[in-house]
Amino acid sequence: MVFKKRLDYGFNAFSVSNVPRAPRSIRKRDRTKRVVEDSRICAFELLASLAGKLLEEGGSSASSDASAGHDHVSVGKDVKLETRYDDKPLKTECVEHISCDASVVTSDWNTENSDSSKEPKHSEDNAILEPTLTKAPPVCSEQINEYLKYTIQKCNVGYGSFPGNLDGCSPNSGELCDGISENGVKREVETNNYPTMDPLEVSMTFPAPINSDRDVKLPSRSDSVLNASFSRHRNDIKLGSRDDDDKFSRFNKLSNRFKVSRPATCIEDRRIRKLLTSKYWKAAPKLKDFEDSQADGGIKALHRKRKTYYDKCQYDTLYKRRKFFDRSSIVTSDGRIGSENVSNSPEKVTNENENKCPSVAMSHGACEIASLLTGHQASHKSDGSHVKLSIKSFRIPELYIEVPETATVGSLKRTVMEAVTALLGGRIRVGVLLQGKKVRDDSRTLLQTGISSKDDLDALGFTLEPGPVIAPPPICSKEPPLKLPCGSAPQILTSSLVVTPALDTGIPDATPDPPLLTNSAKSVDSYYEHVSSQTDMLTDQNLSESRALVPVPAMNVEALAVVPVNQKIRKSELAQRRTRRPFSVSEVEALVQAVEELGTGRWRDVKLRAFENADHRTYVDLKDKWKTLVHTAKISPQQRRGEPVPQELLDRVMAAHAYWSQHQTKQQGKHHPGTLRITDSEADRIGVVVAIPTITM
DNA sequence: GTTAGGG
DNA sequence: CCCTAAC
Repeated sequence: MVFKKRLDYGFNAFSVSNVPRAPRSIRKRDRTKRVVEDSRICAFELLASLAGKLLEEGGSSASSDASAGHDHVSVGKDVKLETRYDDKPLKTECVEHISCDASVVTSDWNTENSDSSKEPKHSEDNAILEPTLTKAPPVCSEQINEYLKYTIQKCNVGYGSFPGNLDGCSPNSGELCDGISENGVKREVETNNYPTMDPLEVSMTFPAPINSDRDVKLPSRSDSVLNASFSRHRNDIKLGSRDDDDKFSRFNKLSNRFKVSRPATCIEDRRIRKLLTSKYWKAAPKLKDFEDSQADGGIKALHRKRKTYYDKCQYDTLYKRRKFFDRSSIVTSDGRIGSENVSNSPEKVTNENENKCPSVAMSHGACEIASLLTGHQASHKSDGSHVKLSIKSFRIPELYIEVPETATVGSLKRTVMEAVTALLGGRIRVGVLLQGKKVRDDSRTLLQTGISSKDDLDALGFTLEPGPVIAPPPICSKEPPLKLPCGSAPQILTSSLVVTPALDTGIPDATPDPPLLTNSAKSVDSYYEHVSSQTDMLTDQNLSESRALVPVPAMNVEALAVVPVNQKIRKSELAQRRTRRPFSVSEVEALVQAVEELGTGRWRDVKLRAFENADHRTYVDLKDKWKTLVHTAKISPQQRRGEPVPQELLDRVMAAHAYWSQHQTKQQGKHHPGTLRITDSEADRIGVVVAIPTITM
């Protein structure tokens, strides 16, 4: 049972569009993969069975089958991953904890506590639902922890083949406790003392880690991240199996390597193809590829200076995200999730709480998040009639990650980071689930909504959803950056997205290894990039020209801050995309004139002749413009967009196109402008080899 | 570095 | 506009 829950909680909430997916073939191969897919459904059962086995076995984690029927995960590999990732302990943990916690918690509850009410939903949802928040489970016994661990492992295996770290899991148990009681929360906080934790992280961490006991090892951040993602994602993420280089490379290319396992297979495939296509992959198939890919994925920065790919990725990501969300929402309703933990003190909830969200100035969504955070604080401090919530985790969409065994830990970290980043990259908003149903009316008070300190907050869950496009505030460059000191965390956190923190923790850690990115400093950059990328996206969508102006949601910013490293690369690359500068009629005329004279195979000459002073018009641009002009001339005026091009020019375009199509560009000498005429060109076509001279008249 | 095309 | 393959 427990296990299942875990799965559910996994970050389903995020729909990371980016979840990279390994090629299907690969997936099949990897047991983890298999597990993931199949196991989702059965995950709970499997988990339960596994848990039972584990209990019986006592500790060997190794081969528990995550999915009874489906797959079994080979713990070994997964484990390996975990260990590898361990590099960074603390932060990752947070993430992991979160993810793990959530699931774990739930499971725990269910099983031990037998809270059918809360858990059931999860279990069904299992995999996916977004249990954004885990409730605080009442029990946090060591046993549970063990269970959790097992489950986690199993889950991981099954699902993503993640190796979930036991630790991470264990934390969960702690989380459960936390979630359950305020004390628990406190604990988390205390436990969270991890050195690095950012406020956000801390908040995230809450749930899990702490515990006791667990001491355990803090999984390296990266690990945690991975685990978290895995667990959350239902295991979409597949770590470890490294299959073919090619495949890897593909993944990388996928841009994101992340895939949302469910939803977007098709899309993902496409992406993957593209990614795969990229040179990079070809060049460095294996580990290198992987890394590169990550880099690429992040942005392809390395290879492509431009962000094109990056953008695409993001778009994809967004797209995917949306899908996830959609799903998740659905799921939610069904199963629900909830994971929020609520430790609620019995007080009444009122709008006030919402209002409290202090600082949230951002978007509405942001506010919600903040409130959540505040909830934590509140729980600690407690207020009279406030609903105290402790959010252990947010669900995020599944992240599907495949990494070759030969991949380096650093690459894995990067990959995870990218996935997370991708998720965060988009605008995120928090969704509130009550009894598995989305609470859409933001104006209602908590009491009105049925959320009161007296009530069972178990039914309350939070999800991260793709936010509507909000008018983003102008990018503030560096402000957001980031990371808050642990102590201050709460307040700061409030302002920042909850999710982010978790991500941050995970990400940064993950990234470090890779040479590509470095640290915090970069984080800022990455942040920027991120923003820019987003902006680009926005611009593209909106057709706005200037990127610089592109606003970025505060949330994003924060999130970005969190995600630093990979992003950086992206940004640089992304940022590069040139702003769109539609050709003016005069430019079109100059182009037409030049082409009439020079033909269509001498773009450099065209450039020199007609656009020598237009630095922003490259010969490639001119070639492309000609291409579009020809197309425009062929379509009906109704189908044309943008500034209308005089028909006269279009006629000339057609004439020149026809003419030059019949003649090799070579010969042309110079034509006097205007000399070329349709009739002439047509006449030429007929077969007569008309030399330029003829045209010239 | 250019061209030519696909995306 | 971007990205690539071919030259």
